[in-house]
Amino acid sequence: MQIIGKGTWIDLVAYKVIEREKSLGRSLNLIRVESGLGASGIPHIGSLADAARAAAVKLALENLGYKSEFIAFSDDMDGLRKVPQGLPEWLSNYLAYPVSSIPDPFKCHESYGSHMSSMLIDAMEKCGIEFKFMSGRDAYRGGVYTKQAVKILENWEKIGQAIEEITGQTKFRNQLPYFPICENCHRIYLPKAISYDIKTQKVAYKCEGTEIRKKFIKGCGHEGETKVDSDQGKLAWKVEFAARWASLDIRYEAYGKDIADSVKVNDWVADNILGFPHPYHVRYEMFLDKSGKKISKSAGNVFTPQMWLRYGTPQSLLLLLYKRIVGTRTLSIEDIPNYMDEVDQIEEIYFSKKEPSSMWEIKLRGLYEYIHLLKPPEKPSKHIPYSLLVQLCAIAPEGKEIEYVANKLKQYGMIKEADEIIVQRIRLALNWAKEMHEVKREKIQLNEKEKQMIKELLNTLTNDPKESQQAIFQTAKKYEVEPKDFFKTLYKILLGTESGPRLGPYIVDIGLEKARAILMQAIESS
RNA sequence: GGGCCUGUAGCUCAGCCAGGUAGAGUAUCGGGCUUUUAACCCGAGGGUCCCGGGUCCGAAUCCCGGCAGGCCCGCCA
Repeated sequence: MQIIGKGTWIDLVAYKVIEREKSLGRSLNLIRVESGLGASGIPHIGSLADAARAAAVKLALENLGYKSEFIAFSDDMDGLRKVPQGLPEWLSNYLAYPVSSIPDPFKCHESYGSHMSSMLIDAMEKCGIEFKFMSGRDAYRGGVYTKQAVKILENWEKIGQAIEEITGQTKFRNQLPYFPICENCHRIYLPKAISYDIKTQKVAYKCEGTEIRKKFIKGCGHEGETKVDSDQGKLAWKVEFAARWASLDIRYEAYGKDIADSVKVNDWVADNILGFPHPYHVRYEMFLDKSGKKISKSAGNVFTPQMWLRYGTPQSLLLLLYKRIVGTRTLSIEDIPNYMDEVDQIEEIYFSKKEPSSMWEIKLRGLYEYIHLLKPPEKPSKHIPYSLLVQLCAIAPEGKEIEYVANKLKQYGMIKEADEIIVQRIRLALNWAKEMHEVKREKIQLNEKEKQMIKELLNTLTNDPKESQQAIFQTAKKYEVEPKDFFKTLYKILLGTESGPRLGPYIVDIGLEKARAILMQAIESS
């Protein structure tokens, strides 16, 4: 069998793009791919998926021998339609304002939209994804779309009819597919675009108001005109992609099923009005939140790339996004440890000397290269199960967690020295242990005998790990209690678990005084 | 009304998009290591791959028809 590129779905998509371009007879000198960056809310994993996958297709195209470019396009002309959960209430005063003209609630960027795009860009950069950034506002201001916008507005009646045929939406039968920004109240969507003057290239509008998310927002009543080559208005989504594709010569763009209808219309417009064969598409399913447990607290149910990167490596995140594109992905923060371990598994396969024996192995090796953006490391790293790291971090004495865990790993013979990669892994696991690994520390009821035993133990514990371990055994024997049970009691007090590390060394690790204090308190409070 | 996804071990799921011996984690049971554990290592049991048809030398995988659950769109963008 002929294997395409690295054998993954990404390569298959790239191959299909190329084949399609060949059959269209278009130039293959530069194959441009695009992804939109939402700028109206906090970017979630799905937003990153769109961008990261487009970036991967670009790499696949290059790998197959073609020049390619990936454009990350910020939709910052969109109006704010809803104040996202967790953001300040005053933003509701800016409903229907273009996100690029709303102040940044976090006060670190020039606008709300720019802040949101930056969060996604930050995630992309952390993953090592390269891209060329473009802003919608800049594109309109610079007249990038003018030629296409003019064609669209000249044909608005034909397009309105097509929109009705394709989607059933009749709105654009009596309204231009263009949203001016009201020069009086500075809001978008509210002004209704009434007519287009071919000679002056101006759109006449009246700020009537519109329904956004089931609520009618009243316009200011202003009547005015907007020039299409300005940034004082934008094309409606139903036609804007088409203008963008034709203007920027985009050959591939994926889309989520939520905007499937818009894409259908845009394809029609590109093909039939603009004379630009629409880009090749892949439709993907949404990412669904599974639990939202911890997530909801901080940022209102949004699962952001930044959250993932708090506990997992960029490679684990890219693995999630690149593993497959078909099917709904339900995802939960709880999946991170699995993906961390899976990266190690495929790394092993990648570095295995054996010839790959199946398509399956070829795919996994390819996948490994993609999660490193086709620049895989030269040597494998040490593989330590994430759960082990978490376990160790959970019991590590506060303040010296990293040394403690690194030392344990050395004792276990898993590493010789803790290098940068190991330390970084420990940091991630430590975040997990502290924030996700909930330890239910029940209040412990100690009986008189147990109290007596612990009191006695307090006097025999020393700074020597072996002696302390011995002391626990001797105390148990003296009181004719199974050592196992006594250990259990001590674990509950010290760690909130029924089991844990060898106690003698652990007591020395956390400090004899501190251990004594915790045990004392347990006696007193029960 | 239109479109899409999912259904695989007790549980959570991978494998399906490029057909080639049914997989992992977890739970259960047994063994090893550890001066109690945990962790780790070895092993075992556990399957109508939702149902029915079709294509094929060969189907969990591709096609058609059901059943069940879920998601998206329906005059916002």
